[in-house]
Amino acid sequence: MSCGEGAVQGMAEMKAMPADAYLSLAHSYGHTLYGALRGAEPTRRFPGPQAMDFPGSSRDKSGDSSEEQSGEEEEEEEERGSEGKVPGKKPKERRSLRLSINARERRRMHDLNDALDGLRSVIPYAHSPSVRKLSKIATLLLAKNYILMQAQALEEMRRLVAYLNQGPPLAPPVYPYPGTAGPSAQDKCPAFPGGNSSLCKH
DNA sequence: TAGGCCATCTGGTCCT
DNA sequence: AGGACCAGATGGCCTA
Repeated sequence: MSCGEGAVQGMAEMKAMPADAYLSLAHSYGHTLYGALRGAEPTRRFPGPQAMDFPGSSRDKSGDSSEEQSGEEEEEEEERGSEGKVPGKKPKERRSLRLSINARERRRMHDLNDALDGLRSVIPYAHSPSVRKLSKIATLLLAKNYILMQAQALEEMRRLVAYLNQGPPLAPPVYPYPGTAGPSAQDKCPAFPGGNSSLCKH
């Protein structure tokens, strides 16, 4: 699948990044982010529980609706001896077992997506109705680098406090973000306080 | 039209 | 046995 390749490549690139490269996503995942920040959030099909509970949902058109599978297919399935994991069960029992497994899995994935939404909500990027939400992989990579950036900022703050308390012996703090002269330079883009305005093209 | 992203289904594996 | 987790497969939608 080509779907994962980009992610893997992105991951590899992210690993090689310095800790202050939170915003270097603009390079590794730039096109994704740019696309995300430019385009409006499309109305993604999200059948919700009715995908399983109500066979008429949009998802069912793809033909993979478990509920709509005809009795014929069930019989064929039985003849083929598929789903051999539960050989002692009648086709209908197997079917209903499968459906409940599918529903659980669907619920699990929805929970995962809810968690990702929660993560998105605390990552500083453009939260506006006209901005498409971050992809899953971009969310994770951005979150990781945001954490690293915050840790670095915290460390720098500690150094600053120590410097102010103890005087000259310590070297003056260095701002961790290349190209920024300090807090005053960080207001270029409110969505990305790191100062890299390349992600602020919205 | 190709590629990216996604939701869903499915079978396998591990754990309780 | 049943549930959770995972990865592969599939097909739909959207954008460049």
